[in-house]
Amino acid sequence: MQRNTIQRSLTLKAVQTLRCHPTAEQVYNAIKETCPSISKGTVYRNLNQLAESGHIQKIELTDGAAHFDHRCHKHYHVTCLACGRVFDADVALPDLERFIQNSHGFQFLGYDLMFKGICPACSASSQHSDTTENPTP
Amino acid sequence: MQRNTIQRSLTLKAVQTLRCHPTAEQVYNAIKETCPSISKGTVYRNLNQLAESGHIQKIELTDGAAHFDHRCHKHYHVTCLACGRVFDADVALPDLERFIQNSHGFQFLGYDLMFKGICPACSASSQHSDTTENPTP
DNA sequence: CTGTGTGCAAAAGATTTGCATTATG
DNA sequence: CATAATGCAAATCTTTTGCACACAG
Repeated sequence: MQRNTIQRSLTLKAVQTLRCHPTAEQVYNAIKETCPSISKGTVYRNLNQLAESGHIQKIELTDGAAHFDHRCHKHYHVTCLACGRVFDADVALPDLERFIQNSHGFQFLGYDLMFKGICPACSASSQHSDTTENPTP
Repeated sequence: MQRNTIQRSLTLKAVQTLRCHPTAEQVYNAIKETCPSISKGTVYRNLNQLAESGHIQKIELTDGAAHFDHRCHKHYHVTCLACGRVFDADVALPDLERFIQNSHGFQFLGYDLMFKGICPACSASSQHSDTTENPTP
């Protein structure tokens, strides 16, 4: 059975209050400020478990680290090719799953969609940015 | 200037003849059979360079290793959540880029789309498969 | 010849895991 | 008090990189 630990609720709260689609590393650093004894392994375990249970959403990009999102309703993301940050893409899209129903004997369960581009901040500076802030695109 | 080396053409040929969206590891193993002296670093360098020059396509939206595809026309993929293999998803989709033009000051350059599900082989066996074959879904 | 590409091994980065210990229910 | 979760460190997995040498143009 699943237990409520301080570490788990801190992990969830960190993803919810950091509004920037943080990586595990960023979540870890945020929690360390109030709970310096937390370990990175615990953060990873809790992030995965929270994603599994549907409390948060895991955004995987193979290229670099995974990001985590506290918004669980259906929406899409866009990543900046310059700074690597992930933003919400506020667009209405057709339901792609209906395009692939019943084809090839494959049991379809969903899809990942990630738009790519250059965020306003990077466009303005025309150079790579390593900041961890989250300006609105 | 770019040079034609045996290793580079072997890398391209391996992606083209392995019809299974191989990972770098699989490409490396395939080449080693005819060219045992090739190194993994060279395979990675060549795969990235071939993807950069548009000869092959790098597929990154999976957890785990990147896959490479010799088909360069616009099409989509589906990955099996059980065995991790990547297949072509033969579907016609609306052009998603038109949904996101000019929003938020973000300069959109494209998108990655990956369907997820369970392939016929894994559905049949109801268990994890580690094979590197590529049965038609 | 010039400098790009290779092979090797080490390094880097993200994530997982084994294990003894802690603390939740 | 049973056992899920933690902290720590080591291990794993994928990919990149530094460097001396080889070879394509």
